[in-house]
Amino acid sequence: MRMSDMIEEFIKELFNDDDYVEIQRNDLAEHFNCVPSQINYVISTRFKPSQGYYVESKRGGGGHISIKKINTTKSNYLMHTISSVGDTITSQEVDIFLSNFLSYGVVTEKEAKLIKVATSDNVLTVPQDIRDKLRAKIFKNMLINLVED
Amino acid sequence: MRMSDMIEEFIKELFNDDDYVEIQRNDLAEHFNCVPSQINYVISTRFKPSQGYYVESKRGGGGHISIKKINTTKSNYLMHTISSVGDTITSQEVDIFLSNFLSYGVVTEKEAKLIKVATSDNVLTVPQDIRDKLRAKIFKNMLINLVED
DNA sequence: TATTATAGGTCAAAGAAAGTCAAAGTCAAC
DNA sequence: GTTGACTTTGACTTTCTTTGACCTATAATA
Repeated sequence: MRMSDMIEEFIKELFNDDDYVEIQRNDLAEHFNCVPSQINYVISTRFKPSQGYYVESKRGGGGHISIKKINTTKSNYLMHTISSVGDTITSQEVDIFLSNFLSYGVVTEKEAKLIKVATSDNVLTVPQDIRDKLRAKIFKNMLINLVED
Repeated sequence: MRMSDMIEEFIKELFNDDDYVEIQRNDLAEHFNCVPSQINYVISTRFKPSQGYYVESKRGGGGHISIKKINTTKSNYLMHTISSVGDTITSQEVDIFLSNFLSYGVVTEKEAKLIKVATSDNVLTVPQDIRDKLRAKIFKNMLINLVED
């Protein structure tokens, strides 16, 4: 078995019901008798956002690498919404989406407000015929931004 | 846990409902068994204005360091920006604002991203002559939304 | 007023992690 | 056997923290 696979497995076991782990790069490298950068390799190939993980780190004394499992159902939900929205959308439809998002906890209230504002009729002062198109664009792009995080 | 983190935590506990504390640098250093300048390090990295603190000190006999929580100038800062933005704004100008907001900690990275997306040229596919106007509207309205909180 | 003791301030060096990148190695598929 | 994708390794870089020598300001006191 490849060393990378063992390290990957080891880290995944660390999660152990939790959705968050913190590791020390050098310690882990020592544990596996490999160079520290091997840990970076494992993380960058096995713990990518596209694989459902969010990674942060801090250097210097007491530094560490933290890995968080991201809520994939949330991302899926948003992705699903994005692909279900067509070329146009009304303000009322946006409202319905947002209230669903809120009740499913996939966006925060602040985020919902920001989206509502950026897509409201008051703000989108352009001719009717392009307004709903523009709104759909803004809406979908903002949602894409909330995915994976 | 890093010594700096412990000192930071200790100081934050000192606040205890209040918005003002006074510490003795040498005493605190002795308490944590570290060099006095360590205290300066903690203060300069963890109690910056951008993190909502205002620090003053006095040397000599009876000297001290006082730290005050400043009631986030965040809203003021945003309000000021809103009123300084005219009827139009370019995407580059928005970027500059956002990077300032981030460095002053008045918006989170997520919020900044949402604003950036909603005001980007890619998304605002309307004729040039109204684009910058629309962008200004969206930008200012989103900021208004971040005020008060 | 001049001196001394008592604070706190500054800055750079040393230390402690983690990050990057490219060269070298492995191995399966063709 | 060559190719190409994936892995391993290590030299070098960047970031954050700790430490200590030296500096400055204020108060107390002679």
